[in-house]
Amino acid sequence: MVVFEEVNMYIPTDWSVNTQINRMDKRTQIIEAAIKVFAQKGLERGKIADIAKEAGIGKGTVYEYFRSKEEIFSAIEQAVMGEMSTAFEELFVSDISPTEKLIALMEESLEMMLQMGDALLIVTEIWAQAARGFWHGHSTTALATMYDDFREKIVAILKDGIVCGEFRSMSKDGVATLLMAFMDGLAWQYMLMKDENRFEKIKQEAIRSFMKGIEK
Amino acid sequence: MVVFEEVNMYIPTDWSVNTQINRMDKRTQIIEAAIKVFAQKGLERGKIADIAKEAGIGKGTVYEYFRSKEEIFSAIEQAVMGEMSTAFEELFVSDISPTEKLIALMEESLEMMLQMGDALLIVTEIWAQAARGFWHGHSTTALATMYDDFREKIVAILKDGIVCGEFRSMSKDGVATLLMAFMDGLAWQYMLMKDENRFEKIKQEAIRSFMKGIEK
Amino acid sequence: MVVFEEVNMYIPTDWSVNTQINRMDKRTQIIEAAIKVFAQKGLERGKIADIAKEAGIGKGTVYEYFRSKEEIFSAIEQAVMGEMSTAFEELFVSDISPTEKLIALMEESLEMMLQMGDALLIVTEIWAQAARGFWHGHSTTALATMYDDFREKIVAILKDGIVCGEFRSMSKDGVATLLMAFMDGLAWQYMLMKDENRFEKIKQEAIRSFMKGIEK
Amino acid sequence: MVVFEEVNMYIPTDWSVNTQINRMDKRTQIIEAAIKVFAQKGLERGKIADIAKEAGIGKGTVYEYFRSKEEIFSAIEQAVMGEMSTAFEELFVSDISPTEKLIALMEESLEMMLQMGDALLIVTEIWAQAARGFWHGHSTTALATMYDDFREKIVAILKDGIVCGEFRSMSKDGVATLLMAFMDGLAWQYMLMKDENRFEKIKQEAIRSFMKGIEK
DNA sequence: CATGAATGAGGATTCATTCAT
DNA sequence: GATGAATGAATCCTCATTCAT
Repeated sequence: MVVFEEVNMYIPTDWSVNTQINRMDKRTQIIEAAIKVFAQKGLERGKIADIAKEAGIGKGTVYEYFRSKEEIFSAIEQAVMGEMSTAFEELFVSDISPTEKLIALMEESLEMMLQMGDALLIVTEIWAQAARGFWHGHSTTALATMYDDFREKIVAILKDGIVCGEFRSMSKDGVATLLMAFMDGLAWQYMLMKDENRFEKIKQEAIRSFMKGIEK
Repeated sequence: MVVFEEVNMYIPTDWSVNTQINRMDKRTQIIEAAIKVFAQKGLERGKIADIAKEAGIGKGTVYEYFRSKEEIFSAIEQAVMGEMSTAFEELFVSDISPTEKLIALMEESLEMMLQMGDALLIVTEIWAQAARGFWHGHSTTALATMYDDFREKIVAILKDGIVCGEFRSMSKDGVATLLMAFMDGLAWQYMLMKDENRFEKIKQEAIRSFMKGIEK
Repeated sequence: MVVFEEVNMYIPTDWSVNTQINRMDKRTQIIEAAIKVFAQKGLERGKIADIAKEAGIGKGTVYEYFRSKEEIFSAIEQAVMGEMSTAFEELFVSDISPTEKLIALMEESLEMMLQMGDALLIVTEIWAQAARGFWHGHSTTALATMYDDFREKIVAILKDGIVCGEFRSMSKDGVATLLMAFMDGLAWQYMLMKDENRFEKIKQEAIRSFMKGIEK
Repeated sequence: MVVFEEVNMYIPTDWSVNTQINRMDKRTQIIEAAIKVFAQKGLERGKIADIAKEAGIGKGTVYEYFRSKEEIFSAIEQAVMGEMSTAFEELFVSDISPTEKLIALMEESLEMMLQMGDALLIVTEIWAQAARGFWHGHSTTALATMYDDFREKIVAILKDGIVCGEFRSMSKDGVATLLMAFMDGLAWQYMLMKDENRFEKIKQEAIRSFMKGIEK
């Protein structure tokens, strides 16, 4: 019987690892609950109590895993940034032409943002705080750094593209920024439109226009 | 007749006009203070007391002009949207070529956003609330409506451009959305870089790329 | 023409009297407005602004006639007590039999209370404050004094009645208190019933029972 | 079987029962503190902070047990009405003569009111609000209903008394109302005199007079 | 570790009162 | 005298955080 087997499943004696895993599991659980709550109510109006309830745990337990509400914000930011970074990591190193790379990059980004859905609103809010210099120094840097990293990688692709004659000569910094702006902006447009079919079309046209704008 | 003239020269103590002006003055004064405070601290952390102090008035006075904090949010939203609308109104009807119109539109938008500076952060936050459906129905509509209006006007310009052979054939809805996404996105990029010189270059490149992307 | 005559009406040169009269008129006007407002909203929830609007004057003007809100309470109390006192004054000295006097007293009291309607609720509230010793010393005394005066007069009537053989021997203080209790209590019953016809019948039976209770 | 017994002796950590009891305990504790405070300062001037201090708990804790100040009012009203209802319940069904029943009723009521002391002032105030239609519908009904129930029961006693020849023929509704008026009114008189000895005498005379008023 | 009852700092809002016009 | 805009003390209520169990 499956139940029996489950009960008798091997339990590793190295509790420290297990515990660590459980800790991370619950952290993730809480972060996911937090994202859900914050997306619905906003950063300030989303209560710790809501998060606890959403995660199916006690209010106090949240504080076993996070020192404060701000730390949850921070964790969400990290999580989102981490997810984004790793998602593109392989793309940047893949062995395809600059044009294909850029298109893949845009499609993937937009796909990701589309899947993030409401959560995007939190990111926006957290970043607004960051931009406001709320978390003086620390987080602002994190965000800016990620953006800079990202931009550098795009610049590299653009450079390759120019070298191999796929792209016209251009201000690489400008176009890289433009690309990022274009993705952020489209995400916003989607937020205010919520029409996946229409957005799909727009996305295609947008990518086409952008690529035409930099082609040789 | 002197007497008659005198009578007609007499300005009645009809303070209503003056008062109305004063009322609007103070409303504006408060809104400006609110924008300053909210931009600095965020929508939720910006206290009414802060606004009052910033405006150099008493806490209670704020409530003489606004029923609640939310009404202040609303007023800011209205003010910003109004400003934007009127700013572009004349542009849309001006008698220049589609290409010039689009370039002017982008330059003006970005210029305006640049000038809005911190206030942009509030708008973002207010709109995030709207997008979140916080102000169920009301504000969401206002924002969506403005965006739709805007998009329609851009679509019209694109149409003209295609007709007179300046632009390539395209999905006008898609490109219009792209344009707006560019502008929103660039505003964000600016928020996170705060480097006017660099932004100026980026702006130029962005406009060039965009126009190239839709040229025939 | 009437209008003309009005305009040319004689205006007494003794302004002090006129002014005094006007002052008292406006005081009365404000008190009446206050009674209306307080009856509707309660003592604490009835705002000075409401009173001013009800009286058709400016908020500040109220303070030309009353030093504070509490003074308005006080004035209302005085007014009601005064009205009651004078109403009974003549009754107590009229030349009718003790039995008739008592009946007249009860009927008149109840009639008066019935006519006071909602205003009775204010009196209740003001007296509750008094009973609570809110206006330390001052008003509590006024109320207690009036009650004592009233009781004394009833005791006198009862005494007369016993002497001339109309009433049985009794604890006059007890019965006097009972009489007053009975009137207060009936007023409350009316408040909770608001049915004048039914109340009329109840009143008759109540008076009959009471009189039977003290007859020889 | 010992083991079996042991197993059955085990008391599960089902705190729900205990907790429920504790919750009600603290609710009661808060209500009692509230009565004390409100009696002293009045419904509006009695602050939540006062209640918390009086109950020896934190301000926020009050809100763990009551959603708002109004809910506390409501709870007090319910508590008082409940206490009254149950107190008389047995009396109405006891197996004594109508005359004795009525006397017992009056004595018990007055005794109860005397013991309620200051709390009576709150009840008055809450009922004044109810009478004023402040709590539109809901509470007004509760009070009126209780009064009607009460009156009906008195009417039944009077009916019995008439049938068995103890009471004279009368308007039962009128006399029942009179009885209740007596009790309310006497309570008020007590509030304003605070002299237990004197009140005791008055009470006796009041009951005597009332009974004489309805005897055959 | 988990929990949720308890807490009080903090902030929106109200309204009696003042005072310049 | 009359007015109502301005004021800030006062108060209800929320919610992040703590801590005893």
